[in-house]
Amino acid sequence: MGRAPCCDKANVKKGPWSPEEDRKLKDYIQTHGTGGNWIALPQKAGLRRCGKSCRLRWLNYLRPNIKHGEFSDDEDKVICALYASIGSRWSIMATQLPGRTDNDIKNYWNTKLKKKMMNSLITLPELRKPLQHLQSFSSSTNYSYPSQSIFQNSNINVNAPLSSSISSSPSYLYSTNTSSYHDQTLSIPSSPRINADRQHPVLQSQDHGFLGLVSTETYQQGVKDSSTLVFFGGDQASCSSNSDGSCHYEYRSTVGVYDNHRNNLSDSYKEFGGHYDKEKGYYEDSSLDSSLEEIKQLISTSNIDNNLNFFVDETKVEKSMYY
DNA sequence: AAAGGACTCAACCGCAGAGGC
DNA sequence: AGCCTCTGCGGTTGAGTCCTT
Repeated sequence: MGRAPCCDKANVKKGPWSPEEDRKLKDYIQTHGTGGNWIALPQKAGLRRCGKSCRLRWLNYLRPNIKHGEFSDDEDKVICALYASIGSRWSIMATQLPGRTDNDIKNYWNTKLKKKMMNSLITLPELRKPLQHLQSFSSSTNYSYPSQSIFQNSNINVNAPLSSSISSSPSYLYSTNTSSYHDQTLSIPSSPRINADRQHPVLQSQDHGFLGLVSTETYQQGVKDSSTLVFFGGDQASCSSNSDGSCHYEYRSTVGVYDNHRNNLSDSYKEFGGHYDKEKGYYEDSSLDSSLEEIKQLISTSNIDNNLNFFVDETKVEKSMYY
């Protein structure tokens, strides 16, 4: 036997709310309050609606001080920072954005902000291609979420308990659990020569690429500046197959450092790129902005730990082909 | 101008947790 | 302790609108 329905579904109206229904609900709540019982409210208010529907309509649309319309750049930053830290905890985000509802934020993220982020953060192509790899990787690997660490120097207040695993809802960003790993060495993937078999904190996006952030388990270990996130990414790569069966694979990627103190993402971008060839393996393209050395320099001169250790697992690099 | 694809966002659904009995 | 009800949450849906061809 299933769960008892919350209301008599045969007798409740569904779908968009009419102005008349809005008026009834608003009038009732402003006069009587919710009474702590949403289930009983629609009947008292003279509405043929489910209590949950009334609650949602009130919270997301009718209650005072709801902010509609465009999100500001500041709001974008808060959402991105929170998403990086806590994932899809929309209700917590809503507490940090006065006038915004969890539903608003969720819709905004899913329809606009995520794409905006994805367009500015580019990805390592070889991490994009073996999708199944990463899906299984992300679902089988536990991470420690940072709690308040990356926000301790900001105005953002995140007090909610955090999940210790990412088993069900993929995040697009990962941040360092900095407080736990002081004075250890942070290892990050330094070049595109990274096999997807390697475990690292890169999660899959639905359609375009990945954002990779240095994370807590594999690359863990310590960032002295507790508010800095490191990421790497890549733009759309291209591949062409040769008649001999080899493939020519071009990539163009970035490494960046997000300075949470300054909310600064773009200053630290460096682009690098190159080719993959079955015979030659990966090799760098000197015409692009940055060499690997420059990227290392970029990160080492940022305000994160100077002891960053670039980790390239050469033993696994050449094992996989992506096309 | 029309068709169809893409996008937006309000609303719904089911689940988990809290709290009462 | 176990069951039940209610609330709150996050994922998903689909109607309406916008955009492109």
